[in-house]
Amino acid sequence: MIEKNFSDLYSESLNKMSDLTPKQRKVLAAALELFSTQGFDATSSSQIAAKADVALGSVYQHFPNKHALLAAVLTPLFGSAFQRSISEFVTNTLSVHYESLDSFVTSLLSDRITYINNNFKEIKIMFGQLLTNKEFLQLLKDVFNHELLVEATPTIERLKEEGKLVNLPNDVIVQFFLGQFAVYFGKLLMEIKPRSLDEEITYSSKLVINALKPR
Amino acid sequence: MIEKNFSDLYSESLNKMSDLTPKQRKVLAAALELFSTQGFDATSSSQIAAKADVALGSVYQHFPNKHALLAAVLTPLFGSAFQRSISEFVTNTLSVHYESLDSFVTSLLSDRITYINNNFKEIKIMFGQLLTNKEFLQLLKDVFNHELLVEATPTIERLKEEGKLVNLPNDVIVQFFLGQFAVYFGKLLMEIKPRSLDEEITYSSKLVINALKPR
Amino acid sequence: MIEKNFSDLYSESLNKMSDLTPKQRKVLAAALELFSTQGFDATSSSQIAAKADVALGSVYQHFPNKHALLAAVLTPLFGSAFQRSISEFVTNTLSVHYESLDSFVTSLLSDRITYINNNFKEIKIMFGQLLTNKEFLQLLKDVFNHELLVEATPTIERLKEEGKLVNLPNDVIVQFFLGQFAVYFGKLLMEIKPRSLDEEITYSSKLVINALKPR
Amino acid sequence: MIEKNFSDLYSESLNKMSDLTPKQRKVLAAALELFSTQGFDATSSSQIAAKADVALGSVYQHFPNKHALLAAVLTPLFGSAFQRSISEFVTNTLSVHYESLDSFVTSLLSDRITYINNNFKEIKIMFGQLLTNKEFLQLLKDVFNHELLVEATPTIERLKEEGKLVNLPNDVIVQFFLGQFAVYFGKLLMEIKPRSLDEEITYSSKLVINALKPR
DNA sequence: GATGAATGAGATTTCATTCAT
DNA sequence: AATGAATGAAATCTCATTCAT
Repeated sequence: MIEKNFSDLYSESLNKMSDLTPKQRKVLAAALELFSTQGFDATSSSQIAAKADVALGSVYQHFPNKHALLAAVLTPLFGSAFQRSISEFVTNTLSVHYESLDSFVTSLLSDRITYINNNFKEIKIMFGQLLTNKEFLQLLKDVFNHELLVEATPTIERLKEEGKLVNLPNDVIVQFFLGQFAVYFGKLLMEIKPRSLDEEITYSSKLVINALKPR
Repeated sequence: MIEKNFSDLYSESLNKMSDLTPKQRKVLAAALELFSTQGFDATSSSQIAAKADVALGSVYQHFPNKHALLAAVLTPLFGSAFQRSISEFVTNTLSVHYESLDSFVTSLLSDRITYINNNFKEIKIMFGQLLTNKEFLQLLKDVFNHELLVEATPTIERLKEEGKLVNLPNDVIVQFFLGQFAVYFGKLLMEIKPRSLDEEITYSSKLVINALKPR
Repeated sequence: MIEKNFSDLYSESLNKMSDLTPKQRKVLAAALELFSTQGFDATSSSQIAAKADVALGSVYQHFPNKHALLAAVLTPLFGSAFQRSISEFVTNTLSVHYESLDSFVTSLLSDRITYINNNFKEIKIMFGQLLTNKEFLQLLKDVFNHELLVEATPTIERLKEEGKLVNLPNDVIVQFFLGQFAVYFGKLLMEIKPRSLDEEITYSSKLVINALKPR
Repeated sequence: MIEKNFSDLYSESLNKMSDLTPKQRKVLAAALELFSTQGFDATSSSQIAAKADVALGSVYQHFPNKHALLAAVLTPLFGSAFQRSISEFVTNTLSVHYESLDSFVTSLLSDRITYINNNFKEIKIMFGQLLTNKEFLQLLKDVFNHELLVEATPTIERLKEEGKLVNLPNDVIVQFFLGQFAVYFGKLLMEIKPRSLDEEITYSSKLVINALKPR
């Protein structure tokens, strides 16, 4: 359970991210590595200190407790990378007037699969939290409803009107995309990656385009 | 980390499952509930004892340690339900000579989505383990490679030959299905379930059939 | 710590020794074995039950608790074997009018070394108790003072008067003998037994006779 | 049973002995006292903490577990005092060219009886372990064979050649000495100490010299 | 800021003993 | 008498967190 809510911890940690000493950066890196391989609960402060090659007390110098460290580790996910990149993506990529469904799907999959690739450890940690932490769940639901769905709706609607997109409920379509990301995440998790990133995107695009193209 | 390998624990627990006392069943039920809501690491033996309304020592009467309890809790998943049901499914459902892609897809989705529905707690626990436990990972990889892929291949090949299935690598097709299950699991996890099970299956089927039908 | 004093436990157990079922005998044998190899504290009731191939509850059927079991195991030492055999020994062997020091020493060493040989496990257990249990200590002190010393004194005095025994304090002489037994016990404990029992006695006798013969 | 072998624990603890905090020294002192009076198994971590006037967790701060604490407590025995003092003794005392058997025996007994006197608690603890711990047994056997026997042999042989020592096997002679130490240890254990240390040595010397002097 | 010894609450596990069958 | 599930007190050990240096 988290005592202080995650959002508060998160904004506090954002502020602190700027003035981190080299030791603190090593602590963060160690925490990221250990949380992602062992899980948050199974990782002890002393393990983090050892991996960071730092005294135990130093772990608590900038981060008041383990949950603050978790928040800091997930900051790139929710801060710079996740939320920001989503709205960036929505404006830069999603909102561009795609002529064809093909280019829309391919650029979307390409963008997100790259994102998953670059933030795999953080996503893994977040998933672990998602399973048991109601607050995280709500956070993600909000992102899904208010960011993803809302921002994606205009493009989806337009493509539907132009007859370029199958006529299914918007949330079904969005979730269908999420399913592709889940597949890719699952493959990274299972350490099955026989194909190149390009091939992954190509195959996935083919299936998605096929699925979404009206007959 | 797990000291004894899970497979051993699992087969031991299978034997014990048959002759469990009522108290031990209560322990198992409590563990299932708590592991699924709080996570394995975050659940203490005394919480389990309290929830099961049993003395602390009784938790350890039939299960030598917490990991054995985890194994016992996941027994229905790997035992009767998971592996058995998969091969049952493969023989009963998958291997039947489907005339059309439609019936193939619909019955498969219907079957697995029902399964996810009925075993949600267990799957959630297992998913949590999957993130940090190499052994579980290997277990699932084996199931994927030896059970799913191998058993599904003949049907997929036949449908391809008959021109009823898009010509993509078999593993890509299988993973595409898994993506649909991931979507459904994610919706349960997020507690988003605005539609009926039938509607879910209908929408999902439409997308999958569209995706897999050759043009 | 022992709640009830050992002497009481011991006399109670003596009574029970007569009407033991076969299972109880197996329990006693298992306890003897385990206490002597692992120590009393390090041996659990369930280990005893397992070794005796008996249900856990059966361990407590005749022996109200672990200490009673200890008392029962040591009964042959204090009961039939130890105290009785000592006074037997004293009357039969020690009190006989030995003509020479030689025959006195040899028969005494022979008798006691055989006794140590036959009761090694029990003696080992008793030693373990001796180190930490004041009551045992007192028991042995009493045996030493009242049995050994008192009973041995007449013979020792007589041999001294006859000029066959060195003129040292009686307790020093008795303790000197005990040192020989300690050596033999130590050799059994260390699992050094390159020589036959006869050789052991012969060498020991030579040294002792030499030591005790007046010059 | 000991998981890690004692020798490793011992060398690890030797390193740690140098930089111990005052609290840790109190822990060691408390452990020594309690192990020697109650036995290792019968002493709990919390008893040690209480006696050392230290928090329970502090017991485990420098000693990972109870066995490491046992090793640390016995360090003076095997380290500075035991092994070192034995070879010191052998070079300083034993190897000196004794003219007479008398001076040889007296200095040897005097040296070792003083040693037993000064390290009684530690020896008592070690003896307790000896009864049930194979590793300790081996350790002592090695000391007996490689240190004692080997180092004592030249002096014994010389005294034999010079006709100053009875012609019995070397190991028998060494063991005979050990028997005297056993007597003295036993007297300390039994809390029988009516005589002064000097008297003890005198009486013991008389017997030993008598025993070993050729006729 | 960095350190690491100290703390004590709490987690896991063990085990002697009881008791209903 | 025999069984073994159940109990709960207590043991060992862990670990987040504090704080003096």
